[in-house]
Amino acid sequence: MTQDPDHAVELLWREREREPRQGLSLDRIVRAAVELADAEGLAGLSMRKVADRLGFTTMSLYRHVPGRDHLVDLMRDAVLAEHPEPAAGGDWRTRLEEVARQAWRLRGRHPWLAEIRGTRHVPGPNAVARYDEMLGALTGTALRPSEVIAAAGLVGRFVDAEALLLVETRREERRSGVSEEEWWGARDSLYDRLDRYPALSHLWEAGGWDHPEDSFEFGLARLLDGIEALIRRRDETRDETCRECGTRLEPADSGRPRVYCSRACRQRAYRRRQTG
Amino acid sequence: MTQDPDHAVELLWREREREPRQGLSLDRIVRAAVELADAEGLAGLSMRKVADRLGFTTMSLYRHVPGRDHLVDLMRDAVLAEHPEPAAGGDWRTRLEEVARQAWRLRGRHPWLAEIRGTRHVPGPNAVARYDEMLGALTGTALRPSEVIAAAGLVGRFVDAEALLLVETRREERRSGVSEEEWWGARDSLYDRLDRYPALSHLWEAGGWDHPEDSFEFGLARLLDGIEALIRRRDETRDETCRECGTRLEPADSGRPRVYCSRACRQRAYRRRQTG
DNA sequence: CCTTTGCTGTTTATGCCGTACACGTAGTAG
DNA sequence: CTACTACGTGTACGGCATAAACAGCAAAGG
Repeated sequence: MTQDPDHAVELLWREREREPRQGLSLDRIVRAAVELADAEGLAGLSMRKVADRLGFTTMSLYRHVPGRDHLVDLMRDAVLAEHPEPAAGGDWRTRLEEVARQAWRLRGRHPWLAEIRGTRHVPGPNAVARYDEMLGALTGTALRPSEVIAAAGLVGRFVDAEALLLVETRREERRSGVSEEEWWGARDSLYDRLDRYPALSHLWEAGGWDHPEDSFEFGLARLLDGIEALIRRRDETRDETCRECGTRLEPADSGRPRVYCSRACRQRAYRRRQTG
Repeated sequence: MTQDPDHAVELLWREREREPRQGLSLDRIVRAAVELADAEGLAGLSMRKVADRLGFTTMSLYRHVPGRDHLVDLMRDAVLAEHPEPAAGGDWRTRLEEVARQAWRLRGRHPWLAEIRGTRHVPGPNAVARYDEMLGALTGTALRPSEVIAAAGLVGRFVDAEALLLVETRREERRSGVSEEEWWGARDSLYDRLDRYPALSHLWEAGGWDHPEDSFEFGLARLLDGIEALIRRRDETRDETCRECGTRLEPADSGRPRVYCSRACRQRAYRRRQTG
């Protein structure tokens, strides 16, 4: 019974019901779970602890939530509702950067977001909204549709990976009372053996580890640069690809340059202009 | 007792001893654990199962290995010994790309590598060798030392993130017998609600999901492009930064252009030329 | 009115997990 | 021979998710 994605869809997209005066409810469970995960991370989130926090037995939760996995899905969509600032206008780069930074900040507040694993999480309305914002930042560009999607996924995964790194170090630091720097500084028995690695030694002597780059800032800048390079390349050949689906255009028979690859694409574009 | 990093260093960097004719040994345990993790993933790796596979009791393992975490460290360094092809010559980009692809292929053979979490894993000799290769690909460039390190980390984390994605989908597909495509294709109850997300709908109608990009290839290309852009920028200002530590140079008093920012840096460079 | 039905929370139990601890046993150095 | 060490074992504890049967209660139907 742990596997009913359609049930998950219903829970995620359900209308918010009013809370009962007493007793459990889905929203109360989700809120308690979010608090717990904020404090102890996703690994520290257990059905027992959530139930304890609410003053009920463990199994009582299962009357409202199909299981732990679904609970995490619900938690995700709950916190993804925060900060609904509408995306500002501007060129694609500033917009995409802003969306990435918002995702980053959100993971600062709820680090467990980056710890969620698995590829079959049904998105709720807020997850889709965030995704749409990211896609929206890139849709105006010369990128092909599949490239827009790939780029959004790339940036999203980057943010998660960096956030994961950060939360892991932070939690370990809090747990052990030893900072990352102190811990690695005490690994003399390791450093004694690193002489015969040339690049490592060179960088060490050059002070490469003295003032490390901010890995989120550095990575984000490289990523945006990389996407920009592709967009520039696509811009150069923009007139040779279908404006709707991005496939390469056959050379036009007549003198007039073609814009769409097929009647279907032209009509799709036209219809959208009417409705949107 | 589970926390003794120096003990981990000793185990990882120990000389390989000859195997006993019978009974357990560290290497036998590590090999069995690798086989198990290859088949069932890191989550499916348990001390019980490793012991069963070897025909011993669970607790016998603890005579040779401090605990599960250390075992994983040992497994990592064991498989990182595979493929010791020396890095080929060439420009930085082809070298870095090749290192990334080797890491990618290795994670194809041992998907659990990407599942390892935590930031305080002591590297063994092979882990350091792989890291040194990646750093080495970038040391010839105009990047500053800290940027070389950041770029290597970025590429490394990218490979891990993509590998993690892949292994998660694959495992889920095998476990459930339903392919990712089929599973998402069956989520009609979800798609019914996605009309009011403009970018998403647009891309959907434009066929963006029909022929998706290969996310590893796409991401790697963008990343390399992004790093290339930075290198080009640094190349332009190469003569204005210290050749040793990369900080900006004060304008020279005399007419002759400066090369190093300080006597210390000049001496470091000189000494390295003598020894290396 | 009483009874039936369904919702909610509880109790108990199963099968995983890592590993602490006390115990045997066999080989070896003194 | 003895004491010591290395190695393997058995038992036990506390943690986890969750299946299954059960109890109370409120609304619905007769």
